[in-house]
Amino acid sequence: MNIKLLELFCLIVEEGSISGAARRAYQSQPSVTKSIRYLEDEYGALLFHREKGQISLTEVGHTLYPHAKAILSEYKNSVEAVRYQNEKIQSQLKIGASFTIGEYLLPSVISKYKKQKDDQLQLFINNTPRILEMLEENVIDLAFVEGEVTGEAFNQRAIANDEIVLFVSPSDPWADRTHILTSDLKNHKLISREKDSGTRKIIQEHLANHRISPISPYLELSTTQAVKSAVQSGLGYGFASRFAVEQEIKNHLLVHVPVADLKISRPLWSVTKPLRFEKPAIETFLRMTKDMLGRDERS
Amino acid sequence: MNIKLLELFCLIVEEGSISGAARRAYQSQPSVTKSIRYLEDEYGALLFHREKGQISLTEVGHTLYPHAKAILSEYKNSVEAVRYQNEKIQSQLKIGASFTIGEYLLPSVISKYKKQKDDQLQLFINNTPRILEMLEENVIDLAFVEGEVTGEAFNQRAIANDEIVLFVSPSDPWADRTHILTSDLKNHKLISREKDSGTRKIIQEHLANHRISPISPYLELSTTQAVKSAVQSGLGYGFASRFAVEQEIKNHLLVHVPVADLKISRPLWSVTKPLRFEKPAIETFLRMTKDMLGRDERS
DNA sequence: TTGCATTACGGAGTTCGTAATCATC
DNA sequence: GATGATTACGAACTCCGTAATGCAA
Repeated sequence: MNIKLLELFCLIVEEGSISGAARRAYQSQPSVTKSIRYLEDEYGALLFHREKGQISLTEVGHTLYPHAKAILSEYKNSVEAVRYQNEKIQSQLKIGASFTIGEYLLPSVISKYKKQKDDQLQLFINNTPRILEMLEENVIDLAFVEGEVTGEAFNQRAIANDEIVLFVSPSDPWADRTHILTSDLKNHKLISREKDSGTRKIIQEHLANHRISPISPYLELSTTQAVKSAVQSGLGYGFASRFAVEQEIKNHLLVHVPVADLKISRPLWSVTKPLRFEKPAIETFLRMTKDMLGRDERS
Repeated sequence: MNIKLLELFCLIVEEGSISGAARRAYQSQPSVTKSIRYLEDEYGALLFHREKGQISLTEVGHTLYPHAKAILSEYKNSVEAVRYQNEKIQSQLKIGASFTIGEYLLPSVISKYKKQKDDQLQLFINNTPRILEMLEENVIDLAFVEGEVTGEAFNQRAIANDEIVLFVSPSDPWADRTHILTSDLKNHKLISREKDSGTRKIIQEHLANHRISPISPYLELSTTQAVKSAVQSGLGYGFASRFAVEQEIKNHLLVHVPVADLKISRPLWSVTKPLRFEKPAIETFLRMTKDMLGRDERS
C-alpha cells in the first residue's frame, strides 16, 4: 500500500473529480484513474460511484477518508522529524588532524567556520596513523594529514603546500646569513623532534637524497613547541613546518635561514571516507580551508 | 512511500536483525536488505549502522520508529474499518422480480434465506422492463424475469421452467374433462390480464403458432389474483403460470385442465449485471433458488 | 465541441526471487 | 563451517505517460 495512493484519494475527495485531482497532483488524468482503481482493489471495495462521467464517494469511501487523512498526517510528521534530526546530525562536523595541521593551520579556519555557522564542530589532534584509524572507524568525518595515504579506499585532495624550514634564534651566528648549505648542517647543533616525528623523518629522507648521512640531534624533544623554545634560547637550529614558525619569524623571535641546496616541500591532504549519505558540512569546511590555505588539487 | 517498507523497518527494529525480519516477513534476506536501503534513500538518512555483520538503529532510526508504528496502526485501522463496512454493504441484497416470480416463487426462497442469515434483503416487484431498468441503474443487485433478456451485457442463468396452464372453477363444465383441445378455446369465455401482460402475450404467440387467431377475452383484469378470483366464481377459464395457481389447484379451489395440443413452457431467468466488486450474497441466494426451484442451466 | 472518465499500450522504477560474495565468529 | 549482510542479475508488478475511445452537456 503506497501512501501516494492515499494522498491521491484525498485529493480526489477534496476536488470532487479525478481530473481536478490530476491537475493538483501534476499528473495525467488516466494515471489518476488507474491509481484509484488500484487503491480500490487493495481495499477490496468500491470507493467512488461512477455515473455519467461524474464520481461521488461511496459509503466505504466516506469511511476511508478520515483514516487516509490520519495516515498522511502521521507520515508527514515522520518525514519532518527525520529531516529535522538528520539535519542536526549532518551539520555536526568531527575533524581529525595531525599535530602541525591541527595546531597551526586549522584554528584560523575553524574560527571562521564557527563565525559563519554555529554548528557543532570537534577537532581531534593526533598522529597521522591514529587519525586515519579514526576516519576508518567513522569517529571523524574528515581528516587532515601530511603525506599521501596509501591503500584504503579514501578520497584525498591536496589542500595546501607545506614547506619545512630551518630556523635559529636571532642571536645565532647563522641569523645574519642570507643562506647556508647542507654541508654546513653538520657543524651546528640540531634540535629535533623524536624519531617517530613525521617532520624529522622527511628531513632525514631529503638529506639522504643529497647523500648526506643522518645528522644526530644535539637535543631530542617531543613537541614542536619545545623545539621552538629550545632554539629560541639559542641551543641550536631546528626544522619545522613553515606554518609552525610563521608567527615567531614575523615577530623576530626566530629567524628563518634558507638552506640554498635543500627544498623540503610536501602537500597537505584532506582525506574523507566515501559514505552513502555524505555530510554537506564536510564540503563546506573543505572549501573554506582551500580558500584560506591553498588551492584545490584533486587527487 | 510504501507502507510495507515501514512495516519491514519495524520488524527489523523489533527483531534486531535483517535476517530475523526476513524470516518473520517470509521474505528473502537480500530483499529485506534492499528494501531497507530504499527506505533510507526515501528518508534521505541512515536508519541503521552496519558494523561487523550486525546492524543497530541510528539516532534517526530511533526517531522514526514510533512514527512508523503510528502509521502502521492507523493503516490497519483503515483496513479494518473498510472491511467491516464493506461486509455489511456486501451482505445487503436487493432483488427485483416480475410479478409472477416475485409473488409466487421467491417468497419461499426468501423465507429460507432469512432463516439462514439475518442479512438485510429487499424485494422489488414490478414488470420485467422496469426490473431490468432497475438492474441497469444498480438499484437492485439481482433480477428474476421470464423470457430471455436481449441486448445489454447482463449475466443470465435459467433457474427454473415455468409452464402456463389453463384453469377453471371446479363447477365449470370443463372441470371433469381429462383434457381439451385448442379448438375448444373459442367456445368458452376467456378471463385474461390486460394487453401488456407477458403471460397474455406468450399465450397469443403460441396460439398463433398453432394457426389460431387471437381469442378476444370475455373479461380483462389487471392482476393475476383478479383473474383467479373471476375464474373461481365461474366466469370462465384463465391462463396463468403453474406456480400462480398451484396452491388453489391443490386445495380444489381451481381445476387445471390440460390443453392436449398446447404446451406453453418458458424458462425463468436470473439476471445480474457484471460488476468489479460482486456481492457474494448474490451467489448464495442464486444457489439457494436453484436448489429449491430447479436446476442450474447457464446461458 | 468541450469536459470527464476510461481503456490500451509502453517505459521507468519498485520489489521480489536465486545465486554468489564478503566478513565475523 | 555457520551466520548475517551485501551485491548481481532477472522476473513480475506498479505507476506514470501519451494516444485513443466513450459518454454526456
